Amino acid sequence: MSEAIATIIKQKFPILIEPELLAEMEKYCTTRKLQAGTNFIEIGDKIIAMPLLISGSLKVVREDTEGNELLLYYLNGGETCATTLSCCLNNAKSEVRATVMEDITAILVPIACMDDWLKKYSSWRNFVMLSYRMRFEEMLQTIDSVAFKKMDERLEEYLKQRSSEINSSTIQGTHQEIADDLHTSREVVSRLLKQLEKLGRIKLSRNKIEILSLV
DNA sequence: ACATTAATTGTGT
DNA sequence: ACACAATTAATGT
Repeated sequence: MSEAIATIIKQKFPILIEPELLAEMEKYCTTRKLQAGTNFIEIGDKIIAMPLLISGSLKVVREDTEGNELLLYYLNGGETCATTLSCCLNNAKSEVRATVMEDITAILVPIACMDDWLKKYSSWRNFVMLSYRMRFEEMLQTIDSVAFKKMDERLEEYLKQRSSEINSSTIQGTHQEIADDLHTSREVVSRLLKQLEKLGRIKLSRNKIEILSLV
């Protein structure tokens, strides 16, 4: 039924190279599938494994005391969740919620393997560090954008980022969802999108935005 | 094919 | 931010 884990890893996480590592993954890791709309990780969950996302997408959010969601980032195939990684390394409970946006397949690395592999395999170390670094830099960008940019610029950045993440110029979803991600009102998003459409830079239709020429 | 309805999007205040 | 209009997609007949 299911393909060998090592084969999938080679395709989606080519950074992991030691044959011994792949053999151990084959032995200890499991695969997991979840369908859109379900929660992969809930706030407060005890982390027992670290997910390597093969396909599909996840939305990772934090929640404030009033229950408002704050978007941290989207996760796509070939990526892993840096926040969960950090939880794994100090045996903590999850700080975040991860909701499945598109049906996912993930490989689960048991938390018990983490320490061991960090010692034994340099490519695993590199992978972990790289995941951290990339996510950290992305978050710095987000902070910049929240602090210094107006909503129209933030929206453009958001669109660009989403499209490059999923490798497609078409973004699925409603204006309301975008507004939630950006913490603004749906009307503001609709109006700004309309402006961009008038400029010929995007094309709007229901539940769908096509990006034509964002710089 | 048509009518009905619900969800999404557009716009004026 | 709110209220309402217009449009679109989905569904039943």
